[in-house]
Amino acid sequence: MKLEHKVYEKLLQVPKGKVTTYGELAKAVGLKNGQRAIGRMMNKNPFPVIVPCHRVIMSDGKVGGYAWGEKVKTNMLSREGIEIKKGRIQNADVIFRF
DNA sequence: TTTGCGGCAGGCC
DNA sequence: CGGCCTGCCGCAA
Repeated sequence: MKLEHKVYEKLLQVPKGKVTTYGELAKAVGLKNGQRAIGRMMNKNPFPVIVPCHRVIMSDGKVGGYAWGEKVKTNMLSREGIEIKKGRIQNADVIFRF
């Protein structure tokens, strides 16, 4: 099982309306400081529609980047009921922890 | 608040 | 086969 696949599975555990962070995801698969690696995996995500890579944000609450554009990412999150202001998550209680 | 450097899997050379 | 480069971050200064 490749690491990236483990990451995708973890990501699938995140329920609609919730999000997680690159750091949490990294630890969840056994990496301590692999946040950037996680981001790269998401960017090269072979299943962009199956894997909700838009539900992953930065630890400081900012939405972060997105292969299809941050605007798209922000819209999708809004559609799921997540409040975003200036690319920043408003209520931290929507953050899902493993 | 902004800037810079660290750490990591994958893919390319 | 080994090493270099990239990329949706994180955190300390």
